[in-house]
Amino acid sequence: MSGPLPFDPVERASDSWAKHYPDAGEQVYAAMRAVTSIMRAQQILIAGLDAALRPFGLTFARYEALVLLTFSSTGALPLSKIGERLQVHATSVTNLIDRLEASGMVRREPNPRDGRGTLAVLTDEGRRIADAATRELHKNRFGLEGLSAEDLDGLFASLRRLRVEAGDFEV
Amino acid sequence: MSGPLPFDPVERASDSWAKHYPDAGEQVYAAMRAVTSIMRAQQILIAGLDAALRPFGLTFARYEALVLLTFSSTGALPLSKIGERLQVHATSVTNLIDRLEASGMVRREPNPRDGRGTLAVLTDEGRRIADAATRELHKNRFGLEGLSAEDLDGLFASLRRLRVEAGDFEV
DNA sequence: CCTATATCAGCTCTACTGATATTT
DNA sequence: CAAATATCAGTACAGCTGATATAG
Repeated sequence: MSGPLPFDPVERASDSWAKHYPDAGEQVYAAMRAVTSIMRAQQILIAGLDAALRPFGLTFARYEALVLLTFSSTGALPLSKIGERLQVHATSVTNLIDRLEASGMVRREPNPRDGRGTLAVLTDEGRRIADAATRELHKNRFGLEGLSAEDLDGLFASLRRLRVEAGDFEV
Repeated sequence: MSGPLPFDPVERASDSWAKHYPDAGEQVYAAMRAVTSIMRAQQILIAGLDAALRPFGLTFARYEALVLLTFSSTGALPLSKIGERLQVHATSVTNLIDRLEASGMVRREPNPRDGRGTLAVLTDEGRRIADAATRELHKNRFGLEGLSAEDLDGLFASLRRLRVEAGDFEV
């Protein structure tokens, strides 16, 4: 593919924005830089994470669900709880658990406390793979090894405000 | 769907991480918080942007390509240049331009300077829609109206380092 | 001859809508 | 009965691989 550009494409776009929309204001240009940076960062990170997880038969989305199960005391969670914690739709949870079940990392069981519900239950194989995958992702800090502690904490703090405003959780 | 959680799911996950991987180190937990925050932020933002752009017959990806065209002096760019600037694969550019062409916002022309190449040429309708869509997105600063100037600049600066490390461009 | 441009077929994955059976 | 849980069918989209035709 083509090599690195000799300039920052986000900065270049910001300059064009200021030229074509001179009345928008600096806050709008700053927001444009931030939103395009977040989009590109997500793309870079997901590509790296999915590549690292492929040998384990996982994607990052499946890995997140699997790890959530390893963190529960019984290794089992209702599908509804998984969707709530990972902030994904019920249909997406069904899809994620379908795939984890197909690869033998999870099995479904009826929820004994709620006849409507289903539990995703971690298998021994699932726990083994989750641990191995986690050790692998720790090696380069999920793809963020190049960032300082200040960068990481700043990202978390700023994006936390965004998540609060979006209604993910209450302060 | 279900309402807001009474706690921050990212913070909760970070606590679980520290408990189950006590030897990983604070930098790893900070990276985990940052990476999951970026993933969730991207999901929140893209949902808001796509919803705002739907009335214009655009997705954010198509909008980015369209705006890039409005910023070029002639309203036309080789497809290769579009892919380079937006950091997307050649096949994705073909797909984006296919859709913009189908909705009459862009037309294809052979590149007079390179017989191998194709130009995406902005139509009058495309320029009109791009401007209207931009005015709409400016209203809430692309979904980031809740963040301060410091938040926005910090996000850009930190994620810029990530993009440099990924080889997007050279410093 | 090798490289670059663009397209095409085909695949994976996530996200979403709308409908449905079951249970609380 | 109304609400919650989970599933299913179907759609849209982005991202990628591998192959191909054309031209520099």
